[in-house]
Amino acid sequence: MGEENCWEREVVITELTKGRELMCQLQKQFDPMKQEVCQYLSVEILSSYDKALSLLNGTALSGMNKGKQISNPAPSSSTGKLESLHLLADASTKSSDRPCNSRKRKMVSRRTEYVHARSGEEVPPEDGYSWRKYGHKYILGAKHPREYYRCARRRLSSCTATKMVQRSETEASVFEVIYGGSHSCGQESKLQQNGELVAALTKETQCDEVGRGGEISESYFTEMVSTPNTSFNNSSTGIVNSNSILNMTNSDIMTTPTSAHAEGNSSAEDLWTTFFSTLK
DNA sequence: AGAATTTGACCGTA
DNA sequence: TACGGTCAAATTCT
Repeated sequence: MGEENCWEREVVITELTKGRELMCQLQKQFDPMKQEVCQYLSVEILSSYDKALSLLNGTALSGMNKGKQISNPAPSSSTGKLESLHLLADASTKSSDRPCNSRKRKMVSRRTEYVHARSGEEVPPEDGYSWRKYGHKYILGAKHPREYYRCARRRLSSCTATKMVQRSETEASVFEVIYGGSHSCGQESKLQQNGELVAALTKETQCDEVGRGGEISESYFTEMVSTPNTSFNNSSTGIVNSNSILNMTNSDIMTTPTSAHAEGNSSAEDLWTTFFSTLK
């Protein structure tokens, strides 16, 4: 457990560091002519924050509320993506003697995310993994059907990751995505991969530095942002993601005032410094 | 033809 | 016994 906390802490610090670097890049890129770059950076920043927050939530949960489901944060239109951790009852003690491929309802730890659909679209934003739909059901009392997905690499590597997607009752543009199991297939979220690319690039160009060295090629970002769905065709498995990655709108992701780039730079930096000093 | 999706049935849990 | 998660055959897509 302690080891796991240590690992989670490292991931949190990594994600927050990445978010900070990306925010610095965003400040530099903020220019009406560079909207796509800003959009891409915003998605990455939010992704980092979400991961960090979910880990923090999970840590808090394991410390004080283990075995109980914490209440979901209400879907908010002011956030592109809200996330909470659910640790449903650990049923390993109840049913460990059953065959793993039975139809028995699996009681694995679950994580719920609330995601905003791109305006006008009927699907939640891509999470970067390859999923295969295996079921679709109308749930009692729900207006919208629930869709069941499992990892597209399940056959190849016995990956147990699943997810259920259901449109929010209250906000049509919000989807509740419940993740179950974990990716044992080695598949890495494409969003995460993109983030790592950016992290690698930004490593060379520390955000405090000024000048050409601190800029990431705009054409590179444009390509990343505008890459069509098929670019995620997995050559080894032949799997093609059906949804678009990075398909959030500016209104979805630019949820915090961008005035920070104009007037709040120093206070934002101070905030980060304070935050990191508390973590380390 | 093979992959992906749909959909009705099955079955475990509450 | 109803509900909901999963299976698998049928259908559609590429």
